[in-house]
Amino acid sequence: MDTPLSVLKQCRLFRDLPRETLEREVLPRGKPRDYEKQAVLIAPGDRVDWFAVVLRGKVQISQIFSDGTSSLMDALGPGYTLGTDLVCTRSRRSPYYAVAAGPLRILRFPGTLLLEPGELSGEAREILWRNLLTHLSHDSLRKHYRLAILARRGLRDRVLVYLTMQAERRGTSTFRIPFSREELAAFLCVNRSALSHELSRMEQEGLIRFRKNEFTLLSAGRVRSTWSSSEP
Amino acid sequence: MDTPLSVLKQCRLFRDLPRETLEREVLPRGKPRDYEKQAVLIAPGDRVDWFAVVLRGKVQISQIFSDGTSSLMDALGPGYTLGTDLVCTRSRRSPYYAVAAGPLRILRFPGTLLLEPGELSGEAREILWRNLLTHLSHDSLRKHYRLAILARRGLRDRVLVYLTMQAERRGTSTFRIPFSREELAAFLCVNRSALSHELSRMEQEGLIRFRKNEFTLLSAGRVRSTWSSSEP
DNA sequence: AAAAAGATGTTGTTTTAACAACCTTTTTCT
DNA sequence: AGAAAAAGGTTGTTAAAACAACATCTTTTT
Repeated sequence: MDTPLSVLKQCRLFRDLPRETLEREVLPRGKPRDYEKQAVLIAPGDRVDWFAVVLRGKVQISQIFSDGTSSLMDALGPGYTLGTDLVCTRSRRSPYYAVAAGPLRILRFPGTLLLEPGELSGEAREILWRNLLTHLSHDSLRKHYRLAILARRGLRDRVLVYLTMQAERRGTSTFRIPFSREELAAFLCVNRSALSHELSRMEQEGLIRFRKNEFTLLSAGRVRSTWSSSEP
Repeated sequence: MDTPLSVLKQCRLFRDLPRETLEREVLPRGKPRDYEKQAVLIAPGDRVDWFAVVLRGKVQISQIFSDGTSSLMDALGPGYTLGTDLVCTRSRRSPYYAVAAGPLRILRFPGTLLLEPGELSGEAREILWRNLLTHLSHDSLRKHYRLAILARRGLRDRVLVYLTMQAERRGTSTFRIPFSREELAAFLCVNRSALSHELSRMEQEGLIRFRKNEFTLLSAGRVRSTWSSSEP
């Protein structure tokens, strides 16, 4: 079920495009590319004139600082798009790294497909245009959510905001998160062992339950309702 | 020099639109609105189907948490636009507050002006479309920068990243920041007095100089070059 | 100009989370 | 299956930042 076409149909960016357009005007312009674990797709300073859809594997967006520390900004699985933000800024250099988290396969398109309206037939263009808008603004909201997490001072608060967010997103209070402990720590910008410690304490206090990366939120009452989403 | 038209011409969203279009098709659709200090323009949960350009004053974007603490996300001065991200997500509820930081005047447009392509004549539509794309992606990058700040663990690091960023943006090592100490502390998500303390120490160590909100960066050598921008 | 309000800087104390070191469990590889 | 490696949890120590309380300087108001 993970043929390029089926992934594209799932993909927010190409949503509502008639299958015909997808097959005839979009797919042919995408070049599949494979990367090994740790391969660098985008480095800070790069000018990026392409975007891509993840077909298989995972891409990590991260920031690396002068002192060698780094921070995980995002993780993009199959169906997610990569580089659309950079293409749309036009000749702005990337502030981040994009690295393959493991064996990776993407479908890579020329940036002009988004920017040059002449490239697609009239109606498809309108649809793609709208999709791109919602896509970018959703991306912006995702960042807003992450900001809301990092804005919290306490470690426990960060964890709680994150888990609540996830629970709301999925619609269940039991869910698996897409991060290992180390990755979660990087995402929340906290120390890994401190995170483990805090999680244990929260379990003891009856706030949450967890095994590996499956979490259950037990604080039934106090769910905040500003979070909600429907990513692919 | 701050007539509505002159502000619109400065505004990234309407850049490159012929003055004629601006005067005949855009301006008439904008309704001026005035707000008093502390007035709430957008509250969390609101559905927003309009956007606006700030004509005079300042709008603060902030997040308020269940425990009463809040965090300043952004500050929008004259020429900045407000609500475009929310309009483009379409019927997604706002996750943030937008509050007048003082006496405020904005020009408010219906959201359809962005979303319904029929509303403008052909060429103007293309231009507006491109502007909107770059606008949204720049917004996304702005958030990315803020994330890069909050991802830093130490207080000094945050200050340094912020100041370096500003210096790069303006192109000088001496510049005024748009925040009071308290606002800056809120923006960096740190304690105000701790911030003051750190700033003093940094001045003693010869890293920076400052008076009120005019800062000079003295660490000549090590400027990172991933930051750059050109907001209005 | 005096008074009040507001913003900024200073100091000492307390809380918090980073860090290091180590142990246990799970996964991967041959 | 057994060894090796990776991931996750635990503990105590240390460093950093929050916090509170106060002092000083600025701006606004009357």
